[in-house]
This record gives sequence, structure tokens and C-alpha cells, in this order.
Amino acid sequence: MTKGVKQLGSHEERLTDKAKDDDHIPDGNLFKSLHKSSSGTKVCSPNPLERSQIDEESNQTSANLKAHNKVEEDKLASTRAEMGEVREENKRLKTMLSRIVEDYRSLQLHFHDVLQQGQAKKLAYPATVAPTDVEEPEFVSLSLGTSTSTRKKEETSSVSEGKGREDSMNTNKGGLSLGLSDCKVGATNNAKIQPDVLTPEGSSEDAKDDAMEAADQQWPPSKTLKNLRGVGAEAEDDIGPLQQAKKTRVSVRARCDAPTMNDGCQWRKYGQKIAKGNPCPRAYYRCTVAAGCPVRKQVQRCADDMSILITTYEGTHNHPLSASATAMASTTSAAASMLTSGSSTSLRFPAAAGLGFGFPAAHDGAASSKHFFLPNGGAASITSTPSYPTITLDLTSPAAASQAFSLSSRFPSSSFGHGGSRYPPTSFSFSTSGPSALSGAAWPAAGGAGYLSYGSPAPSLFTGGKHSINGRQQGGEAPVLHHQLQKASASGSSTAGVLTDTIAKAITSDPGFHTALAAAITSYVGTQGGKSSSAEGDGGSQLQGLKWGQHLGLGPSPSSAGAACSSAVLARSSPTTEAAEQGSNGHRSFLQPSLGVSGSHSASTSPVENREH
DNA sequence: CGTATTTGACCAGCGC
DNA sequence: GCGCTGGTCAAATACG
Repeated sequence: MTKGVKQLGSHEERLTDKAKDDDHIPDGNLFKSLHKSSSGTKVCSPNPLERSQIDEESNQTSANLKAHNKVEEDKLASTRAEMGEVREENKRLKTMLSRIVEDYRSLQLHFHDVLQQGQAKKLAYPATVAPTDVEEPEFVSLSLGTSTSTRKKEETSSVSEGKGREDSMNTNKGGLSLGLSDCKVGATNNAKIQPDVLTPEGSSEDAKDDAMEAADQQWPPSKTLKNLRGVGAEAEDDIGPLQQAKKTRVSVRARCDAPTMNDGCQWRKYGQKIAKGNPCPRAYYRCTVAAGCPVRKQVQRCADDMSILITTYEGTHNHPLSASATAMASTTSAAASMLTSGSSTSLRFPAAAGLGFGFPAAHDGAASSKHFFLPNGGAASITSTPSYPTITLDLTSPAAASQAFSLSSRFPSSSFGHGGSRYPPTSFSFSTSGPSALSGAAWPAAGGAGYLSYGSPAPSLFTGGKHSINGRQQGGEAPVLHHQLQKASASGSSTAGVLTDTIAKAITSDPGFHTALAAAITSYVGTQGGKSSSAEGDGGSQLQGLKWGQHLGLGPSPSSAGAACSSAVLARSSPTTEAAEQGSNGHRSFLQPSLGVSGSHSASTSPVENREH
């Protein structure tokens, strides 16, 4: 300590001396020597009178200079000290940046590998691939499931190690397609593509059939299932995929006062059970966006904290997703892909550039589970249990307020048609609450830095004010949205377009960020309230001005996925009858935008996760 | 009247 | 084999 102070002192002295030399500001001694030198040479003082005058002036100047010098010294010292601090900070930032770049590169490589595998596979089965989905190398898989029976039929040989990832990249095979790729489809063919059903150029009927077929094989309809149950060995081939699909689950825990979290999809409740160890009933939902969609979700309140909603997703959408649904789909798929890929690189949440994430070392838990931590301060962690591959996104951390990463939002009044209440500024934040929890979104309006903001007080892009991007209503308006976004993005004049694209790129290129961000977004979306599961997302999402990721500092992307994500944020969820089950009429009030903002969102976890927590 | 939800029953998997 | 539990089905009911 003392030594340090001493060193610092000497350093300051050196700095001061150096400053004197540099600035040619003479202190007393220097001036003396200077004066001595001057008078000694006599060169500058031709006569005695002049000399005395000069001496006088010199004395006065000396006094002034002394006082002035002291001030200068202080200033210099403090400035130097500041500079030193800044330099150190600079160094730290440089180090962080280099780490970010490293993470990004490794992820990119990993992603590239996956893509190549996927393309190779597509080449092998060109007939079943929708033309619009083939070319895009950038889109991210949103598949949750790990296989389809369609492919299973096609593939008689053993499945490679990267099966899960390949599947992710080839969800459109057999008519499966969703997530960001869909967004892209929507962007490139917005005039043609129906939002609900992928209608690739050529024969949409065939595609539909393929999708249906694939879906049936994945999640056999009740009749089929019944048959399969009784048939035995012969049915095993078809049951296989079903089981496989069930293997990967992604659950989201978040504080949510709404009965369900709005993830942009339409859900139909098909069952409810009281699960052991939790007095709250578990509701079973099935995706109804497209007939035969195998995706299901379970929604249950956390026994310990009723404000926490646990939503567990399972399966792969066999249809294009609405923009709002894309967020959750991509979230879950990214999480699932991380889970299935299991590579070391994927275990680490890359510090998203510009997001202010710290750099926690990836932490591998026990063999039976893996924990992912969002960097610094970290916020978000994902836990998974390979034994029962469920990956959990825990967005319940209240500590999220102290964010390293935050999303702030401002919603214009009446944006969501919930009575026109104004949305207060909101923030998403990722911060750390603990080593084992993935914390994601902090909903209190306490808002932080607002690295990412969405929603704009003056919507400029979405003139309609209300855009339904879900379900059947999406058809007419969504394309317009895409078009507008594209336009805006292309021109570079629109912040919203650039931002959404920026986010899109970030999300599509970085699974970790993708996961965390989408989870936060999606869970936030849930706060917008939900209607019944069946009506969820119907009417959908109303898109308002977007102001996304302004500070992300990520490169723009031609993809319109960002638009989707943005819209996802603005999606409206709908209350479900679960509200009644929860015995609270007040749920609806939480669906109001304003309340939704103050409340958190949530999603759910599987029993496995509950054990973990 | 069509659609969504509720709810009791059924089935499969798992542990003992 | 039995019981427990999770998951699903489907008839009944509610709702718009």
C-alpha cells in the first residue's frame, strides 16, 4: 500500500517534471537558472537600466508563474491519472473485444460446419426441399425436434453424430420449416407466401402434403397413435421419431402473471393434469397454427413461486412461423441445438458484441447436466439434463435489473389494442443472479442502459398500427411489413430496418445470443397478455414502430428476421382459461400492456428442471 | 352452430 | 405384476 502510494507519488513527480519540460513552464528553480543564464550571458541585456527592469519584471512574472504552475501541475497530475485509468480501461476493453471476436469466430465456424452438413444433406434429398429454403446459408435452425420420420424413411443407414444439428438445419425437409428461415422466406416471397402454410413455388399442395405427412409421422394423430400403441413392433419405426422428438425439450421459466406466455403461436388446450408435487395444474397445449403441427407445450405455475410460469416446449413446427412465434421458436431451437450439439463451443454463451456481456468461462456441470452462463454479471444460464434432455431458460431472476445487457422499450399507446394504456419504458436485462440460474429478463421499468430498444413512440414503419402476424390474419399485412422493413433496411435510412436486421444477424449467427435474446423477448411478449390458448396470437401481433438493437454494434443483415423478432416483441398474447384455473380474475389485468411491462414473464420448466432448481 | 375448453378415462413408462 | 405418474384422448360442456 505504502509502496504503491510512493510509486504513485514518484510517478506523479516524474510526470510533473516532464510536463514542465514539455511545456517549458519554469518553476522557481528553473526560472532562476534561466535568469542566471540570461544575466550571465549579458547577451540579452545591453544596459543596466534595461537589466533592472527585466529583473523586476522577472520577479513579478516569477511569482505569477509559481502560482500558475501549481495549478497547472495539479491539472496535469489529475489528467495524467485519468489518462492512466482510461488506458487501463482501454486495455480491458481490448481484451474483451478480442475474446468476443474469438467467441464469435468459433461460433461462426461451428455454425458453418452445421450449415455445410445441412447443405450436403439437402443435396442428397433435393426433392423434398422447398426451393425457397435452400439457398439461404444464414438462417438458423429453429427445429426443436431432432428427427423426422420422413427423413427416417429416407435414411436407411445409421444417423450421424450431428444428426440433431443437421435436423435443425433441415427442418424444411419434408415440409418442415420455421423460425428465422421463415422470416426470410417471408421477406423474399412476401407477396406469395402464406404465413400459415409454407407454399413453396411449384406445388403448394405437395408441400402441404409433405408437411402433413411429416407431422403425422412425428406426432401421430390420436387415431394413428392409438393404432401404433396397439400394433407393436411394426409401429416402432413410426414411434421412434415421436420419442425422439420428445427427447429434446426446452422450457422457459419466467415471471408471468398472464395465464400463458405468448409465444406467437396458436395453441389449443387438450388436457390438464395435476402433477405430483405441484398443486397447480399442468396444462397441455398443442400448436394449431397448422394442422398436424407436432409442437406441444406444457404450462404450469411454479409451486414455490406462483408468479413463475413454466412453459415447456416440445417438438418441431412443421409450418412457417409468424414473426412473433419466431422468437420463441428460435430460442428453443437454439437452446435445443446447444443441448444436442454438446460441443464445447456451443456450451458457451458468446459475449454478444456490443451487448456488454462479460466473459464468464463456460461452465460445465456434472456429466448429467450442463450449465450455461451468460457472461458477466451474468445473467443468463441454461441448465440441461442430458439424461432427460430438457434445457431450461430461466428468466425469473429479479436481479436482472443490474444489467450488463438490457433492452428497453417504449410502447406507443394503443399499440396492442388493450384499451390504449401506455406502455411505460421497459427494460430487458441479463444479469446474474447466481451460478445456476439463467436469468434473463428484468421487467421492472427500472430500465437500464437500453442497449437494445424496441418499440418506438412514433411508429414510422408500421403504419397500420395493427398488424396481425399470426395465424390466418397474417397473410395480408405481414408481407407488407416485411417489405417495408426490407426497404428500410436496404436504404439504410431507417434505423428500425437496420436495427432489426442487425438483431437478426446477431441472432442468426450466434446461437447463444440468439437464445438469450429471444427468450427475453419472448417472455416479454408474454407480458403483453394472452388470450386463450387457442386464440393466442390470433389477432395477433400488432406491429408498431421498431427501434431495435440500436447499440448492438452488430453488422446489418439482409435478413428480415429482425423484423420478425421485433414484431415478436410486440406480439400480443391472450389470456387462457387457465386464468380461471389459477383462480385469479386479475390475470387479465396483467395482460394490459402497462401491467405486462411491470410484470415479468415466464415460461415453464419441466419436472426435471424443477428438480434442478 | 362451430369451435374451444373441460374433465374423466385410458394408456404407457417406470420403479418397486 | 402392481401401483403411480405423466401424457393423451374424446365426450360433454361452454362460449361466441
